[in-house]
Amino acid sequence: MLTVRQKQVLGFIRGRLEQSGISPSYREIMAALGFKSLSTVTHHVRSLMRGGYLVNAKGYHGKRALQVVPPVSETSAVEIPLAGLIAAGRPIESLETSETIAVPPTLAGPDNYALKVQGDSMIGDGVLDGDVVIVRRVDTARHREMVVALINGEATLKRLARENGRTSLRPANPDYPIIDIGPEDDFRIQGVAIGVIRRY
Amino acid sequence: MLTVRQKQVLGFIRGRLEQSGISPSYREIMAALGFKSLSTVTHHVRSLMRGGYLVNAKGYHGKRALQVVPPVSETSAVEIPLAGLIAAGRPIESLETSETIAVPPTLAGPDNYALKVQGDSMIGDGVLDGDVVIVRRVDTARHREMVVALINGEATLKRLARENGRTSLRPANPDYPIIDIGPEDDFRIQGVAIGVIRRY
DNA sequence: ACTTTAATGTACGATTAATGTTCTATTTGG
DNA sequence: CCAAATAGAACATTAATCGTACATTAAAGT
Repeated sequence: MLTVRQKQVLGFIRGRLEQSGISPSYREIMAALGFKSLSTVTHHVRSLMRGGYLVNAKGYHGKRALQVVPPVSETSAVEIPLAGLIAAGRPIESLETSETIAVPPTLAGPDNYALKVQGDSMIGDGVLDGDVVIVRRVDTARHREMVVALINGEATLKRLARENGRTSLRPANPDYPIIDIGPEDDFRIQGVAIGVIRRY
Repeated sequence: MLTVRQKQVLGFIRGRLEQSGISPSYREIMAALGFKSLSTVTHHVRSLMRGGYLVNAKGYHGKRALQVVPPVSETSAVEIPLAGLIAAGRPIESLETSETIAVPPTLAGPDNYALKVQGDSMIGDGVLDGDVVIVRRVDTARHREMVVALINGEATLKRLARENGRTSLRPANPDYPIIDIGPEDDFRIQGVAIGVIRRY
């Protein structure tokens, strides 16, 4: 990817931009990094531009107009991965790896991901077929929270119930059965639902 | 994109406005930044005006009337107004005027706004009390679309039904009545629901 | 209401300074 | 050796500057 020198140049430019908001001139870069020729700077800046790390906001001959292109991962902090489909009775079907979905900042977070719901097992709680649930990746949950759980290899979206020392998963649809968790079951919580987004 | 000098000039003007409320004269700017000619100030101010950062509140030849234009919606266009609360049987309760809510880009649009739902008249369609519905402001809708409608001054969120030449509003909750629209009713569609966002 | 005066913004042209670009040649490190 | 890195000088373009004369507005007198 980047050579050592390129990293230094990019780092210096980024620092200046963050500190003063003003892009350094080529001659300033030259002095800061101890070069003795402008073409050295030109060479590195051009390489960085070709690699997509820098752009000149004013185009050709634009002065003090270098802008650092934010890494793709930071492009928008309101994007979270769309991990796949979830439906009662099947493991989560993962989609193309790098798919993401934009969400309001209130639903964004480093440990959050989204799942598209198939089926109507939670229709009583207002989660319809085709809805997208926003899930925070945690491994514990409290009574009555809506969770994404993996039980004996099958993933489901249900409400967690803890009563009388017993744990069960309850759908919000009388057509589906309540799942009681026993000690012999392989049971893991993969996250809790923190939101729903629906498009008509 | 601003040049270094432009930033300085704009900064000085902004500072003076915030501090004393009255715009500095060109000669004051000249003195403050160490220029020896008015044309230098003229040049920079004109550039800033062309760039949309400054305006002269009194138009041409207006004196001490420079105004800094607030940065153009840096809060990105994914914010839409949160117009208020909607509940069956009451006009929309408007909130503080300038409140907004962030939504995914797919739900954003120049004619879109958000309403917070009170009540459970649409619970059968997965719209729960406290949900936020995203509405596109239009004045017509098709059969079975979920609409925000104003009937005789009362706002409701219902499904629109057009059958046999009759129009009615149908809740998704058997506890609520179907509203038939007659020719004597003052009926207006204020928008169609295009999405729902829920936070747990 | 009118004139006068001071303060202020505008116009045009020319010049200087700052900065990015190009070219060729040379050096350096694995 | 080869690719990356560097150097040096000349060149091109944009940003910034200056000086002066003129036009307009706001305030002060009368």
